[in-house]
Amino acid sequence: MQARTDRQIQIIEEAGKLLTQNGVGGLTTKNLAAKIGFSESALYRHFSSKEDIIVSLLHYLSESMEERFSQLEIIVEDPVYNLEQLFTSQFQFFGERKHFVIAVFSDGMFEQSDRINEGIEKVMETKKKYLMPIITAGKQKQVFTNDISTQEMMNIVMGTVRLQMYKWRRSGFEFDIKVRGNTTIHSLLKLIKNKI
Amino acid sequence: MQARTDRQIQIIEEAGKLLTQNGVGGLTTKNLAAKIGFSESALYRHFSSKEDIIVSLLHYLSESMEERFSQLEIIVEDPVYNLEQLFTSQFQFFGERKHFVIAVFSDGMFEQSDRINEGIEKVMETKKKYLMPIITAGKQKQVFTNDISTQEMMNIVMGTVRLQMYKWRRSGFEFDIKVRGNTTIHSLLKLIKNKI
DNA sequence: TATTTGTGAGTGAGTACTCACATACATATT
DNA sequence: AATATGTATGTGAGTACTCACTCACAAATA
Repeated sequence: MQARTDRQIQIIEEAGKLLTQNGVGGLTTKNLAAKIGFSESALYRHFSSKEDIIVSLLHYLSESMEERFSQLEIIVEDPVYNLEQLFTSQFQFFGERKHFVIAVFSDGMFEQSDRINEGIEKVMETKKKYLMPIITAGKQKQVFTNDISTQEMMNIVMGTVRLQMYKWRRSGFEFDIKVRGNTTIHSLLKLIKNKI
Repeated sequence: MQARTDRQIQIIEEAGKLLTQNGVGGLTTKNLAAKIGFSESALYRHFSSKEDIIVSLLHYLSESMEERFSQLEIIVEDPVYNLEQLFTSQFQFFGERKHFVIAVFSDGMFEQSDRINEGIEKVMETKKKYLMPIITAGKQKQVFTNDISTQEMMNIVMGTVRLQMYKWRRSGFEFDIKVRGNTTIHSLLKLIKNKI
């Protein structure tokens, strides 16, 4: 957790909104300053560069997710419950912070910067970090099928949810991600749960 | 199928390479002209605008995919075979044309242009058009499970493959997408196939 | 008073795109 | 066979504009 001023957080939030609303091309120093309501040069009192703003945005996102996930109550005996919890928490998070959804899909946009790519990587890693043990435990307890590897199951679960989020954004956040996401999670569970 | 000159196709191909190698920011008229080996202004002898180049790229991609898919031999009785065929064909296609992978993920990059967004939509629709009947038939024939809806199964299959492609690109095309993709498809099949 | 936070006017570099003009080549006319 | 015309394809120099970023200076705050 880095110390961030209120102003910095405000800038990060507005940067996220610009990204989500207008894509990469929409995130310019001019637009961002206008959104905050001050001059372009004022931006540089709070961040040293535009790259710095994006990197901070991504770190802020990872940290916020981490914070949420770490508060989840994990019941070792109930992998199904844990998985539901994890994704409910995630859908809740992005439901409240739609303007950060784009960051999850922003790979390839800022190809040139290693720091940005690492930031994106970190967001994915955070999610993986909490999902992995749930799936491993579920397979060990034979609640989830052992027909496919942990890695494959991770891909299927993450890929499916990712596509769902992607479609949500494409629709202009028209539907309720918590409802639709919940349905998706249950479909996934039907497939990965061991038949008795 | 639109008539396209050799030069136009060359420009489209190079545009795809620039996109995949350097991201959206890398696709400039200057870079593109340099790749072809002629002047920037020459670009405008073949396309009316940069937007036009991107739109054409996306249409070209849809058409090429459509062409491949339409040649697939569909055996109504064997949904498993059909699904394997479809994705083998897709992995083959992108394996040979890595530089078009980015286009599949380029949503949100060119937020501003409706024509570009429609182009992206069309690429996804093309895939959906061939996948849907296979899944529907599979469920009807009770080869695939009826525990979850067709829509959900589509999401799971497409989302998983999509993530696989995404990771492939992130890795810098390090692994063989045909091999890894094949494994993924078989994991998916294990999950969606009805247990007997 | 010292520090933080803001500003207006600027910078050079880069953007997509245009324009007058040049060249090559096929076809039509003399 | 020689000449004229049309068309496709290229160029170099320039357009107006936007980009991220800087800096000397001012106001607010501690």
